[in-house]
Amino acid sequence: MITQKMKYALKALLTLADEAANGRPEPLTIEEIAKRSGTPKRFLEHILLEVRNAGVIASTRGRAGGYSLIKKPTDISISELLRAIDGPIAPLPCLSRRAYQRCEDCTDEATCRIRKVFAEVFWSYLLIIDSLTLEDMLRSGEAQQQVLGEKG
Amino acid sequence: MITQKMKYALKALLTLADEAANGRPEPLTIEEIAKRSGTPKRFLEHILLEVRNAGVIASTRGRAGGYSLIKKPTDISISELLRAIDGPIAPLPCLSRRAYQRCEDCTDEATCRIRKVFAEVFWSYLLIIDSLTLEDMLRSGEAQQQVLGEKG
DNA sequence: ACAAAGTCGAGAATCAATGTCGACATTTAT
DNA sequence: ATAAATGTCGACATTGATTCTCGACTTTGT
Repeated sequence: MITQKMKYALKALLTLADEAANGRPEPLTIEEIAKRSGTPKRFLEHILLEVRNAGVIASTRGRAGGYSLIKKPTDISISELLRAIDGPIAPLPCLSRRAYQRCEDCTDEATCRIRKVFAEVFWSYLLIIDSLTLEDMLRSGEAQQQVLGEKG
Repeated sequence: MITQKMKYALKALLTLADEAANGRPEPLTIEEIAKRSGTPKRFLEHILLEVRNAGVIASTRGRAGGYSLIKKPTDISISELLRAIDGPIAPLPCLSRRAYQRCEDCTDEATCRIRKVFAEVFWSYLLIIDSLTLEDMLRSGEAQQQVLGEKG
């Protein structure tokens, strides 16, 4: 299960992408994003900071400030966002490349059958999800997308 | 990430399968399984009950009692075990068949772009993991499997 | 009867998820 | 210069899940 936080992050990005698609270059305020995406404002603050740290959006401070996309939707990877918001994707800590962690009680990774079989599943899974971008989400709603339909 | 509980369940099943492969029909006691798989005994009690409720193993009570496999490894689905031990596999509650739950704040599932895109990922993922059985784990350790290598 | 086993509900300890809050920093308009 | 509108940040609260442990009970073979 992806977390609520991740859903909020995606909804925020969709809101920003929709705005950009309508040709508006001005940043959206946290409040506006919260309103349109149905996200608790004070929680969204923290989420947007994390998304910004992931390099996907930029913030402008002060009056007329807010957030805006700084990448094309085709260059915004869903799996990267998942890693940034929810943490490692791997089914086992010993299978994560960036967040590798030896299993506490493991004596030999090379012969661990649990690891071996989940490694294969994981590779196939990565092929699917690593190719997914925000653009795929934008296109998937064509002809009837509406942000309100994503309040959950 | 799969839970520690799931890892313990898999290690217990591997222990039982290895024993059966060696042609021993007697059930293994919780204590013996715990020892061989490196699982806390009192925790394992609860785990084995859940695995039993999933229909994969059977228990014998009283003296000389214990647990034994009641299915062939080829018929023991890893994804079913995951669902029994860790709960729904779906990335969103609204995508789970058996544990379907409407997202709290969702106004229209049909137009939700988050749902739509994760549904596609999920279907592909299911194809991979639904075909996986305990037998795949047994075979994956051929020529050098050892339970000790799976203490984590 | 006794001992060796599984069964079951309660609960402790820790950690993650989901927020809220107050104080502060930055920028722009007037 | 000041005020107002904004983002930033750390601390905290609440709730639920995870990972166990424990004690009491039940079942069965000898």
